[in-house]
Amino acid sequence: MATRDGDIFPRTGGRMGNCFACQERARSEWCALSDADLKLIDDAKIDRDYAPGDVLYHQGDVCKGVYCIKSVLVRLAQPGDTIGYRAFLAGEEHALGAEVLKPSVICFVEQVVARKMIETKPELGLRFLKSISENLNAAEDKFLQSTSFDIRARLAHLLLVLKDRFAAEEKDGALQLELPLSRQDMAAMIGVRPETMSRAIRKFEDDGVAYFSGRTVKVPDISVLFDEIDAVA
Amino acid sequence: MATRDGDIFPRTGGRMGNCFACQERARSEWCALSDADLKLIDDAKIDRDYAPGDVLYHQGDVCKGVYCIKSVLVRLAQPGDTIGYRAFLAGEEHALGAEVLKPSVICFVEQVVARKMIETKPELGLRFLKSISENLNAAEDKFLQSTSFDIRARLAHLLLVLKDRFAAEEKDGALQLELPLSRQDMAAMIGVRPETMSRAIRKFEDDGVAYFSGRTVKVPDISVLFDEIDAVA
DNA sequence: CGGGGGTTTGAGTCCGTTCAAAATACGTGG
DNA sequence: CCACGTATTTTGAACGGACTCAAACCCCCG
Repeated sequence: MATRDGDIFPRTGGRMGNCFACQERARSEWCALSDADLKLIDDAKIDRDYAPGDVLYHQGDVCKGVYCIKSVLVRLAQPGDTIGYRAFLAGEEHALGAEVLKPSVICFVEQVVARKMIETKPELGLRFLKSISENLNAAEDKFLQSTSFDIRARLAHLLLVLKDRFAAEEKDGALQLELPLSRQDMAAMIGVRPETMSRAIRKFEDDGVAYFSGRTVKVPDISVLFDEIDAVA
Repeated sequence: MATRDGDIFPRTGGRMGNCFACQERARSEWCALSDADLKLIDDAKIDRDYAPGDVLYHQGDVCKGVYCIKSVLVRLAQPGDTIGYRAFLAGEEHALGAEVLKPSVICFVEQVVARKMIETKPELGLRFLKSISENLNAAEDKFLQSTSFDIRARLAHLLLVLKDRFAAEEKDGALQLELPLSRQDMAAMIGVRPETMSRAIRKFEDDGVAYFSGRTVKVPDISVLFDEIDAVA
């Protein structure tokens, strides 16, 4: 159940297709490549359909290359993301496993090809540098939060983060989210036990902050979420 | 007191000197550069002496370039490290401030030069990619620890990490560290209050795990530190 | 209709925090 | 070199929040 993203490289392809037609390419680091270079990746990549629960790689696995995600998400990964690249770059084993949460098409780019490409295309490396920088900032933020924010604030923050990707609806202050996450996934994301998450949700509902029903969340007034965070900070 | 490393770029120079003579260059990402490229950095860099407590940049500062450290350490940074590069790469403000803990010589490499260099030298980008990957792994590990390890285990882990850099002495199982950190710095590193750190240290001494005197730490048997971690995990 | 995982709820415990005060270390100026 | 003032560290007592353990509930699927 260790559904964690590791590191990766993006891809393209329309319906088990090619990188040129890939809807997600614009969002991915690979958009830095020229048509000629993209062709190399396109030829070398291996794409496959995945179902929820499928495992991309396990913790401790030797890193064989990087993955690019299309039409779905792995943990916090979204279409266009490349995962598995940390172990790839550091030349280490995967520190964490990656598991599929929703039906997805995921492309695999093998070590040698990926390395060659990144070594010869500075722009590609820069893209990864940028996105990994952002990940690092997020990770440090997460640590700071875990020590200085209480559960309410962390949950409020989580909802605000998830909003950007999963806001099913949004008008004036109100908000509706359609999450791909189970309760225990959410619990793991802010570093608490499932029971604790359950209780926190209960309190939010009692206080009218947010209402959870299955995997949809309704937030009457988004500004209240900010208040929850400010109340602690 | 927000002594946190941000991001940077390395430098060289013997005594306010040049990058070619820099003792730390081999340890830094910049070792990837050719002599010609290094000359460019050497000409463009600005080096300065810093005293403990000096501030390199504050949280929220606009990122103007990157720093390379010589002969000292900033937070967890050590000679040869480059800090400030995260904000630099992401094109954002510094998320955290950086403050000097020990007398240091630190070189500043300005935005334009650093960017040009990293854009044209894939090898340099790869070095940064690698080190930032390691930082990211460490950051995620830190978060995991904060949620699943108790204080004893976290402190034991911290000592093991610090050992690599600050082991003043080491023979058979025994260990002696000379740390550049105050108690509250250590407390901040594992995400607890100073009082809690103080108590944890006390317990370690009562149990004969480690003895703290000022900033030197004696560990009679290093394997006991591993046991402390295993006991929880 | 019977699993089985996920979620909720409850009671009790423990760990780290908070608040407050004393003790120690440190730096500065005399 | 000592004295003073300040910052850091230590200690104590009490509180609180999250965890643990355990049981009940729910929902989805077969």
